[in-house]
Amino acid sequence: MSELSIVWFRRDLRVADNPALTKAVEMGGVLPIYIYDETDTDQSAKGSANSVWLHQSLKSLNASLDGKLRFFNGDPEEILPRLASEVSAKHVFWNRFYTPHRVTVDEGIKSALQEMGVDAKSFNGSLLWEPWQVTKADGSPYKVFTPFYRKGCMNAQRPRATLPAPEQVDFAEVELASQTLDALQLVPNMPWTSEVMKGWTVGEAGARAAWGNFVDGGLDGYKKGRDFPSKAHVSRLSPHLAFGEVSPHQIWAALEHQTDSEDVAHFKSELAWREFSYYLLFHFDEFATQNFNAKFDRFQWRTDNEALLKWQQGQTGIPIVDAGMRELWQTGYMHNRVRMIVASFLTKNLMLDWRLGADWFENCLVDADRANNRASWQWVAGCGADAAPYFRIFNPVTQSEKFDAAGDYIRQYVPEISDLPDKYLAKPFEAPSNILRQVGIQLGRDYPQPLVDLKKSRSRALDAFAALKEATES
DNA sequence: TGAAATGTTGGGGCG
DNA sequence: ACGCCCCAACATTTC
Repeated sequence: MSELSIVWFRRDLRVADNPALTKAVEMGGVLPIYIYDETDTDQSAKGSANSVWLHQSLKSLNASLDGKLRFFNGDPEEILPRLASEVSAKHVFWNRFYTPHRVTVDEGIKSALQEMGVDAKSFNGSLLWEPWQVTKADGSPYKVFTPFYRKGCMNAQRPRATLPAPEQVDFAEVELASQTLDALQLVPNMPWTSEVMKGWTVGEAGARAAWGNFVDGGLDGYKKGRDFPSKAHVSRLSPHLAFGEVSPHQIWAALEHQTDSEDVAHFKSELAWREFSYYLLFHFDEFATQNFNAKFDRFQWRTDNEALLKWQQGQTGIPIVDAGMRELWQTGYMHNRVRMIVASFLTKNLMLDWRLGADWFENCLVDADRANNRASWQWVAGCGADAAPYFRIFNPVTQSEKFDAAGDYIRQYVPEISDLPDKYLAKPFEAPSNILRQVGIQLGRDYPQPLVDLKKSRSRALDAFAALKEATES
């Protein structure tokens, strides 16, 4: 007689290369479930772009599971044991989620189930290397990316092989009260939610399509092309990866089938940065909310809600920054080069706390991923592991001239200044008045005056960070 | 996965 | 032919 297994889905919303699902299929009858816990912000912030994606991704997964996915709303710690007992499950399987809070809670759930005599097991569905398998010779965790990757990961056990989607799933027939997907209310009632999803195909098939696109058109030339926001040299896999519609193992395996090149190597190292982010969160409990470098605890971030709002709305008067922030709001995505520029602007030129930026990103990004987002913000702010030094301050104008020389990106998202000649597009505040008049643009009316003077705000930040350095060294 | 300031070099214009 | 200046181009250092 076949044994009933509950498969608890989280951020592994796929049927291929899903170790927990595969294991359950081997054991017999499968009851796939999803539990929405709105207090678990490690997974998704309520009402965010990210939760809109989650809704569609769950819909897609449910279709792959013949509509047999059951939905619940609440605390998994309470729901899982109750369910297991209600349906007399022999097994409960899930793929691990590596943020400290979840690791702790999930361990508790596992013990509780085992005490009930249920076989509870977790699997690795989302990291190429388990965080605890990669350590320095003395057993302590790496804090610098390059040795983490080159020595730690490369000398560790190779990433596991991928699993095919189960050919056939025998779904358990059980009487069980559950919710509908819509009842989870993942999609806030505002027009923005449908706008933001245009241009994306959510779900496992969408992930495959994005990968195919990238391999056909973007991977060749990735290393250099990835810096140019108007070029198609990025994969746009991030939301798919964030929700586990594709696993890093599947991508890694596909890359190994490509002819080795600097482009392939670089894309692999970007996947490794994702690993490093999860690794840091796993090993350093407070990484998501506290400065990794404790010296920064004494730093006096400015309080300026008006400036924060203008940054969020893409109304800073600095075109590349506004273009990025508007891309984020309109599409739920921002090109990586531009993420660094807007983050540098917020933390250095505006001197606002990196956590404010991280929060906004988590609200707006469809690909919001707790580990990647927090580690990257700390990196830019200078307080993170292997971080950019405090004096590394991006000049948004120089960055525009280097990476958006023709102005395509700025013109797409800041159309009100698109008539400006290339020379002044990235710095309308330096355009001579006759040129502004010619194109009919008045700063302060048609487009904002710059929120801060780039030169002055740069030196203000340098002074503040230098003072911090001095204060903590003595 | 910086930018700006400062230093160095070498070609060309010019007296 | 020579020294001088200018300045672009590149290299180094400093923040």
